Parts: sequence; C-alpha cells; structure tokens
Amino acid sequence: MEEFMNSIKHAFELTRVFESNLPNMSNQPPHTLRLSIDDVMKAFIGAKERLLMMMMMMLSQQDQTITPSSFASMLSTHDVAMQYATTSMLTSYMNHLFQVQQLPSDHVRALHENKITDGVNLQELGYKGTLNIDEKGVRVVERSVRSKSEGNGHGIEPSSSSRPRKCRRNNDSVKKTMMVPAPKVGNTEIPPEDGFTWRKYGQKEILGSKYPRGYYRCTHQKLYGCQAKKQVQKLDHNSNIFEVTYRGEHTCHMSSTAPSSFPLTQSIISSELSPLSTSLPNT
DNA sequence: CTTATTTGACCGAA
DNA sequence: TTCGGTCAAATAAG
Repeated sequence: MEEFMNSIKHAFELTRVFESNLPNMSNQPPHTLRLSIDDVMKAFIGAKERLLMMMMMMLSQQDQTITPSSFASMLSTHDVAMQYATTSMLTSYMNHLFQVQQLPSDHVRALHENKITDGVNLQELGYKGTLNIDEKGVRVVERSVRSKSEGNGHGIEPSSSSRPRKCRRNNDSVKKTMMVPAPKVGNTEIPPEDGFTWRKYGQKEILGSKYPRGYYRCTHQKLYGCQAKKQVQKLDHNSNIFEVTYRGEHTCHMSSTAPSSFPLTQSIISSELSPLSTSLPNT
C-alpha cells in the first residue's frame, strides 16, 4: 500500500514539475520533450501496475469480494490520495480498473521490457503461495534453446502409422505469466478478455491443482500463421483469480501497443479511459 | 453450411 | 512409467 502511495505521489510530482517546465521546454528539441512525457507516463503506469498487484493480492489472500468502492475507500484513508482526488473519483477509477481487468498482453510486454514497474514483490507483501514472481510483478519463465539438430519438415499427412508432432518447436519462446482477477460482472467463468481472440484447443487436469488448465491459441493461426498461445488456470486457493500464461508472439495484428490513455492530474478519473482497441487485422 | 468447443487419445519429455 | 501439451473426432453453436 505504501509503495503504491509513494509511486502515485511521485507520478503527480513529476507531472507538476513537467507542467512548470513546459514553457522552457519549447526551446528544447522535441526529443527532450518526448522523454519528459515518457517519464510521466511511466510513473503513472508503474503506479497503476502496483495498484493492480495490490488488488490481486488482496483478492488472493482473503477469499472475499472486494468491490471497487471498498477498495477506493481504503485508498481514501491515505491523505496522499485525497490530496488529488475525492473518494467518488477514486471509486470511479476503481470501477474502470475492475472493468478493464487486464491490459492487452503486448501492452504488458511493453511495460515489462521498459522496466516500468519495478520494485513490486508479492512475497514481500505477504502473498502466501508458491508463485515465483519477479520484481516486475510478472512471472517470467525463460526456456533455453536446446541444441538439438532436429530438422523436421512440415507436417505432412500422417496417413500411415506415425503422426509427426511438432511439439517443442519454439523452445526459445518466452512464457509470461500474470494473475488476472476474474470478471465480477456477468455469469462468466470464462477467462477475461484481453484484446485478442483465442480458440480453445485443449483442457487438462493438472496434478496437484484444483482447477483444470485451458489451452488457447490465436484464432488467426490459420490465416496469419500466428503462433501466439495462452494457458488459463484458476488459482487453487482463490477461484476469482486466473493465472494466464502467454507464449509466443502475435503476428496477426499490426497496430500494436495502444496504451490507451495516461490520465494526468484530475483527468485521472474521467471516463475517457481506454476503449479497448479491438485489433482487427486488415483483410 | 461454417466455425468453435469438448474431450479422450496421442505423443514427447522427464 | 507419469505428466502435461496437443490433436482431432464428435458435438455444439450460429
């Protein structure tokens, strides 16, 4: 909680500094201006990520429902928050966060690679579990390439005795796992929307896990050869949270990373926030 | 019809 | 051998 408060405070201070320096910056090259804007944006994104992590942790610790308003009232007990926003503004923003639930995976990847969200450690914050989450709040499992010269051709019709499998083709692909709160609205037990379209191709009971794991691949695998996949599984101790693992890159969309909006100052609450861009591949 | 999901079989890795 | 990821036939949905 304190970590989030510090980060959001820092973000607002950066904004203020940026604002006061703005007149001088007109003399600077555009590059400088852009860097400053990036700093402000990163600060807000980092704060938002911490907030999301907090929400997920609370959901996983106490198996009870946390509503946007209850969370907002929690925040409002901190004067740092109240310096900038009223409780109703916070509530409104919490509503947005609960509704959006998750950023598109490429956005998350961008956050990850830019090291925007640093210093969040779930275990320090008291998460009780076996998750191994790195300092960015995203568990990353990297698989090293196995030096195995296995030149298999493309899958031809098996037709006879053996069915050629291409299981471990991309051993160097990176897995990225994140915790996603389940949608509160709607009767859906289905994994939350993340901006991509997925097609389920399997489900498996996992040993030692309460809930099965679902296997999804990109719907456009056929048309575009998109190799993106994801696995979705509920946490054992809290069915309100999905563990979503992404693997492979989307090659089926072009306009990537539309990080929607970066609310500044009071407009942080206003509802212009992030119409989830449904990336539609051109035909 | 086409397209998506379900679900047991299949296969490779450990 | 077991386990987990994938395939694919059957089925459901539109």
